[in-house]
Amino acid sequence: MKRNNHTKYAILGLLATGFHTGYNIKQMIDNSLNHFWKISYGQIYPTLKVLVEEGLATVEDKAQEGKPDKKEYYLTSKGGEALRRWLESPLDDIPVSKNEVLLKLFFSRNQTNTQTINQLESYKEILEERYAIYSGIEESIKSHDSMEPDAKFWFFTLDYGKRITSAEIDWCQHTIHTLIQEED
Amino acid sequence: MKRNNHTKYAILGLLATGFHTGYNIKQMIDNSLNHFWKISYGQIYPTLKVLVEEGLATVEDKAQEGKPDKKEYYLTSKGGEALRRWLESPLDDIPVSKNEVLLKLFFSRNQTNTQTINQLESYKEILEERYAIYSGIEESIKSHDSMEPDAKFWFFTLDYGKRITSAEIDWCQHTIHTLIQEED
DNA sequence: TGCCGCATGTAACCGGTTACATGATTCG
DNA sequence: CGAATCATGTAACCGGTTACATGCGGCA
Repeated sequence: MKRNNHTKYAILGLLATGFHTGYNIKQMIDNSLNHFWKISYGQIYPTLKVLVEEGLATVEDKAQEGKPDKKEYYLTSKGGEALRRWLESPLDDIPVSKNEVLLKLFFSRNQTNTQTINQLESYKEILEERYAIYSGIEESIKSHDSMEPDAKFWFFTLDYGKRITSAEIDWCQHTIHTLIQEED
Repeated sequence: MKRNNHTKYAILGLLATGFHTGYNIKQMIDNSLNHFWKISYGQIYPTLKVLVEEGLATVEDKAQEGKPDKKEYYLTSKGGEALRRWLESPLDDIPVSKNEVLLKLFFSRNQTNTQTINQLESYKEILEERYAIYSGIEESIKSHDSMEPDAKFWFFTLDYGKRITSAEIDWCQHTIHTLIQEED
């Protein structure tokens, strides 16, 4: 087991939460972990295979009527332990999140203020859309999954997304304002 | 040229800012772009080579006294144009920044509240250190590079770092508080 | 003598995405 | 009939890191 293999634990966690097929796991990540994690089939299926090989999960073939067959994966007790050990383990060094907007801004002496302002405006739009999406997910969990014992933690992560996005929007606004004032 | 090759433009931008060797570029990134970009020698040297091959930069061998020889790279006008074209170009889809803390929090039903609180406390410490570092860099630019025409933009990126980090700290505090209240 | 700073470079590896292949069923 | 949803899987590729190699000069 490598230090960095968070993706493996994301899958372990989703198995524990009650998602048992590769397809389901992918859906859940796209819908609910989308703001801080993503994953492709190219990793899910091979990882599930490895999980079984390592004894952290089991597979069952399930035939379905009206739908293609599927494979259901279930955590073993060893898998549950592995998940809990990872949860307890101290945080890795947090990787730098590369930010294209900041990179461009850093070099913006090489373009006009108007161009820089336009970039920031379009970034602000993206952020506002994102904020609306988080609010939407929040509402949908409130109305559909409020009984879900995990829901509490899902809200914490959404709150994070909303707070950070909102701080980014404020920064955009402030920076645009500063640049406009200079143009006079 | 690929769509995603921001790293190439980071180097182009630093050549324009006045850093002319691979070693210098690495230093600058480690000191000043560290909060939103990083890069290893394993990419810098090969990329500089490619830049020359594409006619975006030129090389000169420079012998030095008391120091090893070095290679100085300079932007060509074609390189300057490429940089400006990239600056103007619309933002790519912003990649999801994977967040180990949120991933663990998302699955925290599988551990005790106390353990979750501890994780958040240690994350908060990391964030507070980070905030102090940003403030430090800001002060050092104020006292050493305030005449630098790029400085204005450097401050914008640092302001971003401080605002987002501060929002993260607030979120930590709030989430910890919520979890503590539940324990009663 | 050994370490640090300066300076350049590469091969192996790794995590992850993309593009593709396959195929069933349902619905308009 | 075609599109969408369900469902599984892989090979090629790509951006990036890590570990290593090399070597000079100054300093403790």
